[in-house]
Amino acid sequence: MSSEKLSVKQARLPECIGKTIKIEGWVRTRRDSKAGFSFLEINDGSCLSNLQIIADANLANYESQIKTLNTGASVAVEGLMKESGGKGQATELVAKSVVVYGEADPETYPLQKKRHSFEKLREWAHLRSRTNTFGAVARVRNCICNSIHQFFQEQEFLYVHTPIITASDCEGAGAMFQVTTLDLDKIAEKEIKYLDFKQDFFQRRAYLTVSGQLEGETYACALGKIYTFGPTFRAEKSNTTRHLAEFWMIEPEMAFYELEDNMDLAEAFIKRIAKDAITLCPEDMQLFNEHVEPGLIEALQKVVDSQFVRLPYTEAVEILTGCGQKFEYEVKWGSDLQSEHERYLTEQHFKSPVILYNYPRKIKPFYMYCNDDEKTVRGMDVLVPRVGEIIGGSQREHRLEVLEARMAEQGIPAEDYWWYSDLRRFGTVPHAGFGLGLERAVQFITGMTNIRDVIPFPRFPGNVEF
RNA sequence: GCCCUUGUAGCUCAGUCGGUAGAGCAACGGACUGUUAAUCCGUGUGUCCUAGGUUCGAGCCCUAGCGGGGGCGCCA
Repeated sequence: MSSEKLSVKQARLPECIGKTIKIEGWVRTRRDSKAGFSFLEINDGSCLSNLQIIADANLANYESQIKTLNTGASVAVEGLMKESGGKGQATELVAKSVVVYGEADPETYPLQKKRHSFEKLREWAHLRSRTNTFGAVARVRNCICNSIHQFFQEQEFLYVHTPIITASDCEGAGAMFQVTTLDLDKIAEKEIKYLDFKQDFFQRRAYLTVSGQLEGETYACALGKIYTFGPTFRAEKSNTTRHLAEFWMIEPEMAFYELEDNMDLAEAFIKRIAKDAITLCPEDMQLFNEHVEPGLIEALQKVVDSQFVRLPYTEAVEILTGCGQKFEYEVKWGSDLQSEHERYLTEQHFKSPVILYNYPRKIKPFYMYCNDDEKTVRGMDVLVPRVGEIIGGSQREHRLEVLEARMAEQGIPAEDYWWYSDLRRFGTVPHAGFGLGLERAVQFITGMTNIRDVIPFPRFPGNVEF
């Protein structure tokens, strides 16, 4: 009598044969047979594949509605699941009723039954989730997020929510968006030259966070192992395939961890994400493997099975200066490596993920632990082929006097970080952590080349539509 | 911010030497078919990004602007 409501994913399984079911979704394509019925392919996002519907001409609304269903129309179909009479699918649904929720006029509906370029689909960000590739990206992104939580939860990390609005304005992570409730129109009208932030909401300047690390450290230095997972904002006018103004970042922070432990964790973490995507999203990953990045799955499997190369910065410089490769930028000890250098190391020299560590202290932020050589700090970057830097982290400086000296060295006002220094003042412990850009991880796993295509609604300079 | 590249039909693109715009796909109509990016036949489609300029004449050449894409820097 009453039919069981199933997803397309469930209905495609042979064990559904014989059941009376209901599915709801969107028409991907319709093929008419003059023998007196139509094939409808329905997708509901539960998986990449569609469910084939047999809609017989004797259905009440066959001529009036079903025969004019087009790509994008929404329907509910009830009927009997049968073994498919055709090739390409195990099951099909023989409709007893087809209810049309909404039509999609083919003259005005932008999506067609054909391939669209990613560039074009960015103009229709509200509809691109209805395409095969963006559906697959969404499912794999979800899988990655789930893996991240599982990975940390299994190891007794606490999920901590660090603030999105912050007052720290020089964490060394770049330009920030200012948060204010001041009436900018009124200020412009009055031509006020100097703003009194005492009048602002927080009675001082406030910003959107560029990192939850400093706050994360306070919880790690009480609860042991924690991680954050939230939105992050950078106001740099970056115009590349791997930068966003708003992105999601995962930042684990661990008390009693040193650099080596940090590297071990980062390596296991990347491997876990890759392994889960391959095993839990085989159909979606196959799409990327065939249509987006040939050889992707094999390459990821190699990453899972490999041991990451761990290379001190100084040795990296030696390799780069001695390799005979011509670079646009000169490599010399003491300056930051350019992305062309990083890519050479991970893509050509080692052909494997590489963890670079022990960077010159002059080019790294004040909070990184200073080595005894007085020249380097215990920072690390994980580089992967195609994407470049996917993780940046360090062992933190936990010696108060060294930290204060570093702040002074870099011209950072220690008084603004009084609470951060307190962690070193009271019961200080060695600790370490890193940040992983979620979207870069999604790029790495899916092979999608533009970061704007792995987040539902990308924010970048000049773009906040949708 | 810098550099390169691109803008022509709903989509992807062609357009020669500067001479007044075309193909495939989609859509629509028909035929055919347990089909599956179905197939076959037929039909329609334009602010050639915008504004100037050169020219008898500009999709094409020049200038400026706007939009898209890519590279670099900043980083995750």
